[in-house]
Amino acid sequence: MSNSQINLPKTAFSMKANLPVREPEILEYWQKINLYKELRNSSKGKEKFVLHDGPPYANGNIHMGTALNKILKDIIVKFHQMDGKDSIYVPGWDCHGLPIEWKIEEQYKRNKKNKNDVPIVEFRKECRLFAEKWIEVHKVQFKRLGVVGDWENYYSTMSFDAEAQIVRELGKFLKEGSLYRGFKPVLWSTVEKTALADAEVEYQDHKSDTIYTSFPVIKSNLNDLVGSEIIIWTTTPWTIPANRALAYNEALDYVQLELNDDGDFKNRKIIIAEALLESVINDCKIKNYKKIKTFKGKELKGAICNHPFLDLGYDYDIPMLEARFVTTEQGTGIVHCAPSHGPDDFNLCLNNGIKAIETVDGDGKYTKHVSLFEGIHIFKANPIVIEKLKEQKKLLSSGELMHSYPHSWRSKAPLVHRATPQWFISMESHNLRDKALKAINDTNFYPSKGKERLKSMIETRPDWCVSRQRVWGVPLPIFVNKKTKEILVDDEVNDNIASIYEKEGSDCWFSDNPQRFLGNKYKAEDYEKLSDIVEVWFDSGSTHSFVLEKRQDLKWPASMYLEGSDQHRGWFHSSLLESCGTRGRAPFENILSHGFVVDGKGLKMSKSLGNVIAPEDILKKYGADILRIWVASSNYSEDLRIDYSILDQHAESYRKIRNTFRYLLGNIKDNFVEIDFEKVNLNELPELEQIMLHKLHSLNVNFKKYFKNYDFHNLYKELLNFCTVDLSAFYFDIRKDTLYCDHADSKKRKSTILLLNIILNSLLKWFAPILSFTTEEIYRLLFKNNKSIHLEKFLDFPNSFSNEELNQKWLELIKIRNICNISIEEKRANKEIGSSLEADLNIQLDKKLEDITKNIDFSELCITSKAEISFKEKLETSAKTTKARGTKCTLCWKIIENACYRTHCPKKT
RNA sequence: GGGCCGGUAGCUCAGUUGGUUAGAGCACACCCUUGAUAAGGGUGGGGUCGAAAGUUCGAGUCUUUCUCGGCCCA
Repeated sequence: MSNSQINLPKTAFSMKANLPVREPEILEYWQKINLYKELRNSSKGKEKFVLHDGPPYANGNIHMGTALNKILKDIIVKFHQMDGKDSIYVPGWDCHGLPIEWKIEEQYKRNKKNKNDVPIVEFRKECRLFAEKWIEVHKVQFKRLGVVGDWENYYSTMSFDAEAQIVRELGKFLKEGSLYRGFKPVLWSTVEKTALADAEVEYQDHKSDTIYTSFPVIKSNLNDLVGSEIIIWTTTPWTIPANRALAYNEALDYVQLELNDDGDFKNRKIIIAEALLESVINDCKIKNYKKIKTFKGKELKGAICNHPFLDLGYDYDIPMLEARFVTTEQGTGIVHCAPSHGPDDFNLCLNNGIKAIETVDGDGKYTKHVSLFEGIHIFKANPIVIEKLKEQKKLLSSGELMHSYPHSWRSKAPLVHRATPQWFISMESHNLRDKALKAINDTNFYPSKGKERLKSMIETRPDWCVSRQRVWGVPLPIFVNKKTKEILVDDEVNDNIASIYEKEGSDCWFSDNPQRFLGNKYKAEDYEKLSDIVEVWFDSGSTHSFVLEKRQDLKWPASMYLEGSDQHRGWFHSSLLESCGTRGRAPFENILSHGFVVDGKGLKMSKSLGNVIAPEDILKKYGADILRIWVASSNYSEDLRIDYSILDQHAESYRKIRNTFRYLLGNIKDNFVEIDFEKVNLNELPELEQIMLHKLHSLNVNFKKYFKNYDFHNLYKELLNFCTVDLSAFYFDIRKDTLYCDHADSKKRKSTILLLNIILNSLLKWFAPILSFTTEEIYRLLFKNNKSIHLEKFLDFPNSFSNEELNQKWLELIKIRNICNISIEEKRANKEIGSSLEADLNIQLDKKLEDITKNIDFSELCITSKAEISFKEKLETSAKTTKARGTKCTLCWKIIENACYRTHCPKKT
């Protein structure tokens, strides 16, 4: 019997996907038709959905995290587009900053070139070229993922208009008065007279002077402590004159001792951590002492001490502050804090209202703020400090220590933490903190836990330091009056600087005569021009102003910001502060944050573990659609696991989906007919088709619900289950008989074809945002005149498709079907039958089920040759299978005793 | 070290305000099919819900401690 008499599926849609080859062809096609432009034209005037791109740093190849981020953005943008919006995505890049500067310096190092011999402007040009190069690389890599956006008109933080706008934004803070000059310790080389970044620091052994010195307690909740002395240990005696506080840890136990050795400390009481008692005793060579009492660290709360140099004029209070960074590794368990000379000290003091001041100048000499020591170089000060402490009878012990200490990689000189002039945006002066907290409340967070995370950071963060002592960035547009030390605040000057940058970029700040920026109103010789640059978080925090606000095609605020959860402290944070400071509200309506990509075991990817997977490897082996499935199917609110076995499984699912499409296409012979849902006459359809319409309708309800919550992993799972459970193993399997064997004119077959068209259309659209390439491949096969699946909208299913009563009935029928399958399987295991078509079913049902099974052919439902039902009262459903009697119809393969019912069946003739 | 978040079958995920024997798909095993064929169908096995203790008539779900992992901070 030839197959010519039956209708077998036929399609040009191949089973093998070959995505690594096919996808680049589709990319070329999108390029050719200019898909982005087509999208914009097709949705002109529609409500806008603007997903504002958090700019990746233009440096190095993309990794899994970046790929995840971009694909997730693309999926969301495509969903909104197909949902009927004008959904716009403009990619951008973050370009300024130390990592690029450092890369260029590395090149210099390799070529034995000295950075200091190169003019700043020249150096900055190299940084710019470097960033430009990586933007181009990223562009290709992002496009390959299937991400659709305005790649031709991307934004960057180093474009001239961006640099100009950043100046204008700073001008707003300057004018308002919330931008102020303060001091903050940075790693400083007194030889090069410059700040150093962490990356420029080399750790080498260094011999330091060490001292144990004492701070008399003058106030304490524990009365017994007053009159005792807090002992601290330090390797930088020269910072003692800058001491403003002492730090303790409330979790530690402390001990009060009375010393009885002869000498300065005879009969004096000291306080140290109990855990360090032995080490202090040894170090200070204490022989006779008495333990008076021990107490908890929290008892030190609120205590006040005197400075050891009290009698030399250091007559301010030294508060004791609680700090977690205090440990029992070394020292005494109480740490001396000089806010001008250590980051921990600085932060702790800042949080307690003690600001850093300029205690040491750029050359390393004490300033006038340090009485007794003004003009002395800090590296020569240790012996003097030790001498004075001894003189004041505050020196318990002194010595030397070899330890690892930071040095400049260039000059090899030892470094110090030195409070330098910095520019801050106040969190309080103009209620920035309150504004930001309110803005957080007005924002939706996906997942919701992001809200608390951002909120708690804003609640506790100190003022925002926006200055950096580097060269690759937007120069801080500030002039300070040489005589009055007042900051020049004048819109005209600020506008002038901005418009100059707009035309030629900000390099000129470093090369041109300052008079050019000041205009005619002020004299350059009266002002000091700052040489700091703006910290890069201010750059990226301002993107909303030069992208969303400036571009006609976008809108402000953005509909959504979407980044990794680390950006709660990064871009979400800086954008929020910048925008609240300048515009009083957040630049976003929604925030979506995703977790980090980890390996199959949940460990972070690292070279040393050898568990790194690059997007490039996945694209080569599987293709972008598989990677997109991985994104869609993973729960982004937690960390996302990936390894090759996980990808293999998604590739399997992809095959299932692809074959579902292939079955649909094959049976309609690649001839798609658009069905007008309103005109479908439900009553004329068999119940099986009606129930499938109901399933489509209810799936669409869930689809919309999931999409609304950006709950893609459940959405994808539901789509996949529909393909496997409802289509492949149910509808398709049952309807094979009709599709292959019924006459083309038969009503039943036509109904099936109608359904296949509807299902195909539905699946294409549901899957399009995720399987961007595969759905396009199918779309182009079906439509010669339409341009792209991505220009389509989601379908609307009429409520008439929904039929809950029928659904309930069919849930029962499927239960019966499952019982039949078990019965068939028993006979199959016995080798009595093979194919289900060899089975004859005898189904016994409770009488209550008579109604719902009245018009049901169980031989069709269970794909057997015969099925009979009998009813009894109070009966549990059961089925008995026997081997069907008769001969196999050569056409429909059913085993039938008399003749096949099909009119064209050869047995009939 | 601190703050926050998380740990349910081999994998990706469900699991409502505490309430029957913890579910789905995939993977796996076995069988069938050879008219979706490097496809398709059926059946089945598989879980101390990270660990322990507690609250409760009852805990995957609430509390505490521990452990492992991630992010941020130090």
